[in-house]
Amino acid sequence: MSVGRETRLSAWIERFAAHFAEEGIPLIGGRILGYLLVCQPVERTAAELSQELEASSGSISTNLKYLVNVGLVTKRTRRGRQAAEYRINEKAWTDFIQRKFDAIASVQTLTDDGMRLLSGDPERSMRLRTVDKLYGWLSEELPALWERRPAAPK
Amino acid sequence: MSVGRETRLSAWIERFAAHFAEEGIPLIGGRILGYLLVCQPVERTAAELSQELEASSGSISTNLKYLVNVGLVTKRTRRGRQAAEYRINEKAWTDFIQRKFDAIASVQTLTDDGMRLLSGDPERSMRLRTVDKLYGWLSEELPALWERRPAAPK
DNA sequence: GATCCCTTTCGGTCGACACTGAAACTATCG
DNA sequence: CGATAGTTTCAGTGTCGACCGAAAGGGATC
Repeated sequence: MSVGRETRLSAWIERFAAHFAEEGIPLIGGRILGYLLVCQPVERTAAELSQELEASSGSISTNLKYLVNVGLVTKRTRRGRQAAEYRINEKAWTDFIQRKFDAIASVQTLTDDGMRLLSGDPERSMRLRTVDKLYGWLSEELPALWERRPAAPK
Repeated sequence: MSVGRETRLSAWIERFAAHFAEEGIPLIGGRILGYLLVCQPVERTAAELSQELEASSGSISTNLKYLVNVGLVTKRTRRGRQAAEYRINEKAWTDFIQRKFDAIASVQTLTDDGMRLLSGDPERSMRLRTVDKLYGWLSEELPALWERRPAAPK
């Protein structure tokens, strides 16, 4: 007997969360992301997420705040509804990746400063130069690559 | 009265270590990296690093092991010398970055699996599709970009 | 204004991990 | 085969952060 689609989806959500946990996103935050990517209907309240993901209301609140803050999740309040509704903001995923690229490219300022401190000592700055060159190249190419990214569909 | 070059270099090392601490590398590991990038002479023993960075021998040992393991530092032993000498392996920095790229591209397999689970339900898979497309593009472009990376000198 | 429902805040617990320093281990030299 | 110099292992400590659940906070309806 085969397992149902929903069961497999929740296993998928767990894998999804595990991946982002390695990148420093709290497990529950990752679960929220994965869940909001595939749930039907697309909008959920904090209470529903708490029940569905078996996490405390506090954890859900903290993580939603974080996710809304970085833009990956959107909060919507409606008149006549006490509960706010949350949904994935899949278009913000590009910003999420861009921040990663920026983090990589930002090392270049660091290596650059180091090179300045060692100026006039070519012998000693050889090692740093190799690293600086690499990051210099990256901080040229990554933004250029990013320009060519495909437009998100409406 | 201006501060000496060595003083400014140790401040730089601290900034360097702080950056990589945000990426999950232990502070002492980052200090070792920064220090080995600019020290003169280029090779140091564990004992010297311990003294210079004011870290316990245990921490130095653990972190050197880790850094040697990921290839960023090279260990050299010599006959007639009881102390091993460590030096930066600046050429391995490319692998270090490539691992980051691989981590990003690997999400594509995840989103892909998710898409398969939702196959036959285009309505529901819309959100995931947007993310999947983005990672699909990245896992095409990042390796291609990497091919064009400048060769390390010597 | 009172009640209800949902969300956020907050104190507390738990586990993970960086770090330390001493003890065990290894290799070199006399 | 000591003696010595250096490195690694390991148990213990402290810190940090994720998570929980209860209490406080804030709207909405009556």
